[in-house]
Amino acid sequence: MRGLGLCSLLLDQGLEQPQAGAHAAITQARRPFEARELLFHQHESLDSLPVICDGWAASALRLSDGRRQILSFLLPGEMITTGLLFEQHLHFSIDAITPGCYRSFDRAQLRAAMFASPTMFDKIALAYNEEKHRADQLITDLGRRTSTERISRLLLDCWDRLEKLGLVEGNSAEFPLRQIHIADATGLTVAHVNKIIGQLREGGLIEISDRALQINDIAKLRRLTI
Amino acid sequence: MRGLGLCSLLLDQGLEQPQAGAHAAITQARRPFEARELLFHQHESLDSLPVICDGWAASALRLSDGRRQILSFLLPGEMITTGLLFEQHLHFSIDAITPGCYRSFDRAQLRAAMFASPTMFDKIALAYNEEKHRADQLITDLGRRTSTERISRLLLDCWDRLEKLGLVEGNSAEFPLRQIHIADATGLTVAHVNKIIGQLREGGLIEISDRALQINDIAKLRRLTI
DNA sequence: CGTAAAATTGAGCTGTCTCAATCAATGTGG
DNA sequence: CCACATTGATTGAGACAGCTCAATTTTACG
Repeated sequence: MRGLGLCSLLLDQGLEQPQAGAHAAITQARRPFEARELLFHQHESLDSLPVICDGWAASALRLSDGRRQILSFLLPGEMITTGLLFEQHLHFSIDAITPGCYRSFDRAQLRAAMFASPTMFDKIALAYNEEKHRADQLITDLGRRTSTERISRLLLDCWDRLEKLGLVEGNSAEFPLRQIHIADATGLTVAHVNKIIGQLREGGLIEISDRALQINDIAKLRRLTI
Repeated sequence: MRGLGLCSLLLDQGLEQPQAGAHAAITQARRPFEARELLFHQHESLDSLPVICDGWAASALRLSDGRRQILSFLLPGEMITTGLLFEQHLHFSIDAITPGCYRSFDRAQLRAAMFASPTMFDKIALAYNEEKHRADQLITDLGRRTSTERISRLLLDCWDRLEKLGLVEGNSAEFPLRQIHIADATGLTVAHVNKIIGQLREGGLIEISDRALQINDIAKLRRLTI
C-alpha cells in the first residue's frame, strides 16, 4: 500500500531513509493493528501524525452515554487529520475497521518539510481542504437528507475514493464496512440501515456481500443522491 | 467592531495603511450589507478572504430542491473560512443575518504575511482548527443528539463565543438569530424549534425576545447538553 | 464445533415533520 | 402617523420516517 496518497509522498520525499543518518527518526516504526482496535482515544495528545498505510479506519466522536458518530472513514494512504500539524490534541478517536498498519511522522519535521517544499505544502493544503469540504457535506447529509440519500451518498463517496486509489475493478470493490459503521456515519440505526440497503438491493442497484460492494446501476444510484 | 479577532489582527499588522504606499491595496473597501442579503453564492470564486467586521452572517449549503443547511454562524471579527487561503472556490454560500459590513484581504498578501509572521501563522492555524472542530461537533449534534440537545448546544455555543467577544452583559446578550436560522443549523423545522424553545422558556431556562437571548439557568441548560 | 459478530426481520412506538391557520412585529409608502 | 405588506412566531391536528426492542438466522473464526 506504499504507493498511495500522502504516505507515499512522505516516504518518497526522502523523509524516510532507514539506513541513512539524520532523517531516520522521522518515521516511527510501522505499527500494525487489528480490526475493531481503538488506535487513538478521544483527546489523546500526539507528537506525530499517523498515516494509515494499510487497511481502513474511522474517526469518531463518542458521547458520554455511548452514542457514537463517525466523522470520516480513513482509507489506505490517508493521514488521520492535517489538524495535528498545528495542534497536539486529537479531538476524536480513531477506530480500526480492518486489520492494517499505520506509520507516524514527526510533527516538527513534517512542518519543516512543509515549509521547505511547495509541493508538500500544496499537498497538505489540499488534504486540509478536502477534509473540511467532506465535513461540510456530511453536516448537510445529516441535517437535510433522508436515510436513502445519506446511504447512497456514503456508498458513492467511498466508491469515488476507491476509484481514485485504483481499488475498483469493474463494478465491484473491496468494502469492509459493517452496517454498524454505515449507521454510525449516517446518524441512523443498524436496523434501519439494513432495511434501506435491502431496498437498494431489491431495486437492483447494489449488492454487498463477502466484504465487497458491487454497484450495478451507478446512474440510478446517483440520482437518489439529489 | 474593529477591535475583534482576526480582523483587528490583520489591520493592526500594518496590513492596512490607507495613506501609505505598498500595503494600501491589501484591503478592499469596507463593504456594507443588509440583513438577508446573499453575500457570496455557492461555488463563487474569490481572490480575497472576506472577514465579517460587523454584524452576523452564516455559511450554508443549499440542495437543488431548496433545502438549506447552515454550516456555521459568523460573528463580528471572523474570517469566512481559512480554506480560502489555499483554494479559490467557496463551496458554500454566505448569507447575511443582520446588517453589517465585511472587508476583503488579498489572498497572496495574506499568505505572504502568514509565512513572514509566526504570530499570524499561529492565529490562522488556530482559526483553522477551531473551524474543523466546530464542524465535527455539528456532525455529532446532527447525527446523534436530540432536538433539545441540539438547540441547547447551539445557544450555549453562541453564548460562549459572544462572551469571548465581550458581548455578554450579565445574563443577556444581543442575539439576532431567527428561529429559521436555528432550524436550518440544527436540521429541524421552524415549527419544531418553536416548540422546543417554548419548553426551554417554560422551564425558566432561557428567554428570547427583542433580538436578545437571556440565559437564566446556565447550569441547567448545560446539563441538557450531555 | 462452538462462540462471537453481523445481518435480517417484524411489531409497535415516538420524535419530528407537514400543512394550515392565526397572531405579532416590523418596515414602507403615502 | 396610518394602512398595508412582509417577515417572523406560535399553535394544533394528523402523518410518517426512523427508532426500540426482541427474536432469528447467517457468517466468521479460533
